[in-house]
Amino acid sequence: MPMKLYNSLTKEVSDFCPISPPNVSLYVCGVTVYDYCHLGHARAYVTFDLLKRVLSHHGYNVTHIQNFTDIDDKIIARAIERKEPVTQLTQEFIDAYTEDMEKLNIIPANNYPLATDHIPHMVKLIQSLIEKNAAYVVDGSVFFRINADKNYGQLSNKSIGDLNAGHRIDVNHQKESPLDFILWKPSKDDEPYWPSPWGNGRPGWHTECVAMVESLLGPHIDIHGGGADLKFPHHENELAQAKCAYHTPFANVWVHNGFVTVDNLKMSKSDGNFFTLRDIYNTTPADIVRFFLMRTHYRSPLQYSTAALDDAGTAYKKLTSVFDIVPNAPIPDHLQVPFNEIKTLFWQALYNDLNVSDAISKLFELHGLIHEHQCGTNMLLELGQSIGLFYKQSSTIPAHIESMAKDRWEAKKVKDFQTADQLRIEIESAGFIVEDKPDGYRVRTG
RNA sequence: GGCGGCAUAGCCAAGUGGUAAGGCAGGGGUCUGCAAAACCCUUACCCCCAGUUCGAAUCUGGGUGCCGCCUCCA
Repeated sequence: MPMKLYNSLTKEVSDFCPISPPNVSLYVCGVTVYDYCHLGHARAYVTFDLLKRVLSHHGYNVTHIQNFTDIDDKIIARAIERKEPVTQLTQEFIDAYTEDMEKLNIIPANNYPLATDHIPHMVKLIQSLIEKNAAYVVDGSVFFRINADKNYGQLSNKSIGDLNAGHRIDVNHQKESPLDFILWKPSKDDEPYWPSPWGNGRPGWHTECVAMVESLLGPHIDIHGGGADLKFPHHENELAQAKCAYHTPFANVWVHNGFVTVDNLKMSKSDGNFFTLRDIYNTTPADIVRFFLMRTHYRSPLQYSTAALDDAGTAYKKLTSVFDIVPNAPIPDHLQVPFNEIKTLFWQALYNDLNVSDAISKLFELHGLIHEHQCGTNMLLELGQSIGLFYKQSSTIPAHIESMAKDRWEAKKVKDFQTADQLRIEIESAGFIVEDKPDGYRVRTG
């Protein structure tokens, strides 16, 4: 069964055919490192992690590159505000990103290139665009001439006329067209800069991904991804540059994930309605956060609220509780058919444009079968882990709590219920829950 | 103003032509010293109005409502 993916460029779901199977090149736009990641970032990277896992299961050999934008206006502003060097700031947030995403069980990319490590590539790209008459120089700035790409707007489905009719386009008299975008920006005093044929300056944002894709994966890749907010202008501008510079389609498939919303509005830094992963991790285990982010189809909006997160947590715990309750027995021959059918449907759902909601419903059906027949927990574990779930190490229970739980069990055994209840209350007031099982007990975090 | 998307039970959410997956909450049971957890059972005229079709949540047209992009943004 072929893998099907929605392609933002063609606006339809189609069979995924790699350029040179079984290899798949995947480039995902990373974060600008000047602050902590919020849930919206997490959703994007969980989505592409899922895509990568499903492609791998399908038999593809995925090479995944994801950049860090480590130079731009906001970074410079934040570094000045914090009175620290730009590189110190960016390293801090690269480390924070790595830590935050690791907790979500995201498989690291093959390479995380830094924009600042690829300035010569970008300069070369810009030179090439100038030579091809797709860019022009004005007083140390270089602009991309969008008219050089006669299909400009094809990705975001915008026509140049419509864009010109908008009210929100920045007026800059240096530009031939208000839609032209900056490739090289001259540096002001005190700003970091790199030398170039047009003077000291720094690259424009839309250029780095093109240069890094070309240098690390080649000028024509299988999949280019990112959040839906990157479609325009970022990805549109990348596409235009790549087409003009390399005369290739650049990326065969463009994959964009939907937003996380709060009170029905997009979560974003500028609106201030964001929740950082770090804050959420304080109240919710990371594996539940991952489950919450994966439950909804990647292209639909995902409404965040503490209630929604709790809902996901309850559902997830129901799924994982089976590992504590049902013995790990192999599936007998006469039950292979129903179990395998669920497994097949699970993968079919994922191959169908990552229909993870459908796939997870199969996990719950499997859960039901496991309880009914008291076997097959390994299949649930295998399927869940293949999409990055069920990875949490057993939660750490402090030794004194463990000891109290053990004492309670001893008290229970001699029917000293008063002591047992007293210990349970103490354990609960410490934020843990002790639960009896047919053959013993377990302690978990509250 | 331009372009695009979405509308399925109290809530979340699949399904894209053959009469509605799954989860949460609610109700009812089972188990249990207590408590918790868990398990089983149970809950839908698919926003409205036309149309196409033997048949539509699913296709077409028209409404209504919500959201997104057009500016940095995952």
